[in-house]
Amino acid sequence: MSRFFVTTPIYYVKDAPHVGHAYTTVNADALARWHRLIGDDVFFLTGTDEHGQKVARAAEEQGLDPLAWTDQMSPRFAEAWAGLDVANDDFIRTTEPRHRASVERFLSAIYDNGYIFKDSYRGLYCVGCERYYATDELVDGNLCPDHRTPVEELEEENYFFRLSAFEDRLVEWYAANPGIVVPESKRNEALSFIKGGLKDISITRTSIDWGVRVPWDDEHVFYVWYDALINYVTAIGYGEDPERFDEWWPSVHHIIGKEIIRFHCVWWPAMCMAAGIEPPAHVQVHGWLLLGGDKMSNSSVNRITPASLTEEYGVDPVRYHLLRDIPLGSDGEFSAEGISSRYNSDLANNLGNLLSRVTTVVGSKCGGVGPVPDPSSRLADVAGTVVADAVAGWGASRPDLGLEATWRLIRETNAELEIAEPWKAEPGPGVDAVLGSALEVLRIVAILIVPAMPATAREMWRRIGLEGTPEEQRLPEAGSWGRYPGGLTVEKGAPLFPRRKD
RNA sequence: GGGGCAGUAGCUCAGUGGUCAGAGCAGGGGACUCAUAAUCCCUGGGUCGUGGGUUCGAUCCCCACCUGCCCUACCA
Repeated sequence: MSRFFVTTPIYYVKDAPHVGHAYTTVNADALARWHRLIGDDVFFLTGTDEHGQKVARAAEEQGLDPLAWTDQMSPRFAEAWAGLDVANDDFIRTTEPRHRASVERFLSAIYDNGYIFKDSYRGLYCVGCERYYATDELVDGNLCPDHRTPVEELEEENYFFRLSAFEDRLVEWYAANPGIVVPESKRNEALSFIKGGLKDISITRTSIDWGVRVPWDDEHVFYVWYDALINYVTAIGYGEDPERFDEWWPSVHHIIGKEIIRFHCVWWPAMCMAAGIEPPAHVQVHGWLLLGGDKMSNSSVNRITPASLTEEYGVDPVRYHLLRDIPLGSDGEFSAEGISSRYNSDLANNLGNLLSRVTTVVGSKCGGVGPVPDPSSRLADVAGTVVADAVAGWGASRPDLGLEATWRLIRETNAELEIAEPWKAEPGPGVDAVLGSALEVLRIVAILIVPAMPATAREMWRRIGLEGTPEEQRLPEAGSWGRYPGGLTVEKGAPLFPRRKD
């Protein structure tokens, strides 16, 4: 059995969960579900990033201490993911004792290995950005270009990470492992950044105290990014449970957005090397949701909440659109028109309608009892190809390709029914063969859509009379033709996806 | 200012150094009626962002430019 450890970035609690977060998380969830389906041992991690000055100040404004404030904010993410049927195995918060302990161990290891040193820096600091600016970067004399708020002059003695020492090692690592960062264009971006020269970076602050205190110098607190990245190893028992850690590390699959490539593809591998562990094996970079269409052109990603989408379209249709229409690795269009059109064509007309017509005709021609599939059906060959293509697509972390393949089988089955016209024929072996094969397609499709639309998959499974759940099936064996047993009671239910009028 | 990504049929996207550049959706025509006015069949001639160059020949190779976006920017 192989292992599949998949992570999302941990989301900053100060933000409200939005469709961009949902995109990353749903992809991670779908990949986790796919790997469970092929029998892998899966660990799916997400969580919240809760330190830093922005959080401390927000808490202060509410008259709360930071932890009390984040205790209120963090669950919004957990609730958002539950609302999208996301089944993460763990939800880590950087304020948890396990994580603080892990950060201390991890950074102490780097310190002990000689890659952290002390130096001082004086400059103009923006609290919102938690970074310093050069004077010519400022707007109107002393305003942060991002926040349009005044910067503050600060002088700090900070600890620095000797990132520059890892330039060669990182280049070698990239050369030796062509597949670590996907897609290739993003890998090249990371690599060229490294080759452009790496500078040592400040990793602590003295001006704030909401964070993990530096174990060897309690005047200092670790910079929020440095603390956050370590969550990935905390959750699998770094320094706490070596056996468990070795089982899951380094073969992790980090799923990240393209804006944080530098942190995950440069800093993080170097930090791992410095701490004496292997760098992460896979970083899957995704693009952005481009908001198009009339209804969304006036919105920004961070104003579209997952709850508003699922309320309007349903959980599975939202998942389907995110997975089907925005290929992992490139930017893609997200719009009301897009999701609506996808809903009607793929879900209502193709999938939902296929289930309806098959269950209806089984009711009228077979007395509501599903017959066995025809081993020599043309659909058997189609299904074989489709399962293979779906396995390849999902295996390449491309849900869109896996789903596209699956829908070829649905379309072919609708076409096959037109040819056979079982609703016209007299009940008998001929009709049974056609309908049994159609039911067999529905069984296979139910399995193939588990990662994208788990609830829909379960409902289809139930309606065609199968015991258990589609999640329990194991590909590729369960995808082979002829496993629908026949003799099962088939239920004609309400439309799975009623057509939308918009 | 530097680095990178993208610009292909109405829409969303595939794609290859060379016979007619593809799919899905939308649109048009036909068939059918089991089904959610669903399905099935036929129908796509689009300067492949602009201008050059390499080549016998480029949408795909190179250069410049335009447009959109991401990262980065006289040490955080």
